[in-house]
Amino acid sequence: MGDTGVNLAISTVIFALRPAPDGGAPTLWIPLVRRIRDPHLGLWALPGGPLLPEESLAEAAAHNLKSTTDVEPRYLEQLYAFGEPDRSPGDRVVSIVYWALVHSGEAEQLAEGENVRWFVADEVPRLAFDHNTIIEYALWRLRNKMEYSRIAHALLGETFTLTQLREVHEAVLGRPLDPANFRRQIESSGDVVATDQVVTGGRHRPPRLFRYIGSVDLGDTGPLSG
Amino acid sequence: MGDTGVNLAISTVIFALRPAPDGGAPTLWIPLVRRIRDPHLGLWALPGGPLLPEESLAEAAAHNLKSTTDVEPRYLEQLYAFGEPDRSPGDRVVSIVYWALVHSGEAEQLAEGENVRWFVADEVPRLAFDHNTIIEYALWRLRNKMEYSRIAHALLGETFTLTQLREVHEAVLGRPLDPANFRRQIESSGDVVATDQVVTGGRHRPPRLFRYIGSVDLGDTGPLSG
DNA sequence: ACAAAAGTGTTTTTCTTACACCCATGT
DNA sequence: ACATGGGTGTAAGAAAAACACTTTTGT
Repeated sequence: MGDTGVNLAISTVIFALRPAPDGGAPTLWIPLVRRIRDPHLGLWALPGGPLLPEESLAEAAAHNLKSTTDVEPRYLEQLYAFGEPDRSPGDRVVSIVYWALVHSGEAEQLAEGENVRWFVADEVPRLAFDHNTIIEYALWRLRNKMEYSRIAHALLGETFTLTQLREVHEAVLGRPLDPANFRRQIESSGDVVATDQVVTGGRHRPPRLFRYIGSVDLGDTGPLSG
Repeated sequence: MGDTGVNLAISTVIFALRPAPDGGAPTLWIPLVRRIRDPHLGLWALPGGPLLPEESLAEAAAHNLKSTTDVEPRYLEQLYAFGEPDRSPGDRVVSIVYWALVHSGEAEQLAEGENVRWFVADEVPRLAFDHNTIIEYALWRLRNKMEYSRIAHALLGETFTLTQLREVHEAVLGRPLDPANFRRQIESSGDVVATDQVVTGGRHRPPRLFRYIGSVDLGDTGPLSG
């Protein structure tokens, strides 16, 4: 038992918001790690690792995310199980892939080096295995989910202005949104509540800070614990 | 290599449309198989099996679906990977679960017996493992997907009347739909085209037959082959 | 005073829903 | 003729989009 000739691995696509390369508007970034063994030695790849016997799939994703890139996820959701027979040369690997959102703050903690580096989400180089496909799919899922759920929260701090929230949506969706209509949609959703604080310092009317209502859940638990 | 102490299995939730138990309107049914070994000997469970080294995940799902219940899927999509450490007593099993739609005709071919039986989708008994949770999630996904994709097709024959198509939607969603508005939505979607045939025999105006436009793809290939 | 972003109001358009009504067939 | 479901028309209501306008700050 236990040996079916198939290896099981867990990988994670991690998203964070950081300034664009030219210092401009916030953009989506992804950390990748360099392969230090064959196959695909030297190529960039998604962080990942094995599934330990005592941990759940989501725990495994959180662990290896922490150990390889040292960030804590604010949101974590299963993406897909990839298992084409030829996706890893000379070996049979089924990868259960998660995707995660981390805080802008966390994103800074990740020490870049020879073997870990941030990439703009839709400008990644050729990656090991089928990881380009996986990232494309994760991006599609993120953009989709952004339109009907409150995950944008996970990319921001505890409080935020509605302009910041809109910029997150714009960065993820890749298109500008009408500030007036966006404001109304968010306010009427009831997901968000105004604090009594404003942000001064900008050379214009100080924007109000908002916070999300309800529990700050770690992520989509999927079919479990409905 | 290959032995991580974790077993990998593939299971499938199969949906078909059949008359309600009282002979009434079409309803969703699911075939289940009886456990013939421990754990959970004697309980009903989802059909499933191991992943063979040469086959893809979807192929594995299609194979064991064919071998255990002898039906061919018209639609096949990955549902979720279930991997809680305690979901199988005394063993560590990760199940990659697919869901499938089969033709009403196919559904008849399945010979029921001591070890295979059809159940009304939302009236299944207590099942082995976490299979009740899995079926609930599959139902949720099916109902969701029905609202924005053309999967209803897979439960019908090549041609169909708009009333038949509406009845599929009603059976899956569990609520009545306005025939007039449903017709307009479908017709304006462009997914469907009228044939030059009508169905005679009913004691009323003969309804026109329609057919889906475009390729009758086997299913959602997921992230692959965008 | 002026620029710039925050925030409000109003109109237009588009999609959904409800429901009245006519059509074609078998009995 | 009439019952029955097929099929069309239309108007009310809700939601989304477009855009003009007012407010409050820093310089």
